[in-house]
Amino acid sequence: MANEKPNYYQQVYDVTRQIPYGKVSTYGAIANFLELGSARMVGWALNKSFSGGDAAVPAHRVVNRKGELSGRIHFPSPTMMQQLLENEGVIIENHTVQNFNQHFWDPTENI
DNA sequence: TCTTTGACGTACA
DNA sequence: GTGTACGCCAAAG
Repeated sequence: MANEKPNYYQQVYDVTRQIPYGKVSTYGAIANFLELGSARMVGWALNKSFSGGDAAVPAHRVVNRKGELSGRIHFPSPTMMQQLLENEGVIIENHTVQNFNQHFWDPTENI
């Protein structure tokens, strides 16, 4: 049988994939947009995306409410997330996104 | 089957 | 302004 995956996982992947280059989003914003009710679900879904690898999900563009790269520890290399963001023009300092408000991308604005 | 943890966020003291 | 506690829902042990 085909893998019956929860829809919300796919939705999280889709929303995360829609994040434009040089932009970042937050777990709370995505959770609120998908009405998951919990930002943790977004993190769980993204965590699975690494193993699942169903789609190239730019999880490095998703940060917490504080703009901190809380998920960097789940990456192959903790510095990889920062390197990717800096490569996109996002300033990272102390594992935190500078000018976060400027780089913040809201899914509701895209939809 | 039950318990604990988990890429967060908000509320209250 | 800072620190602690709780809530959300799901998955792995």
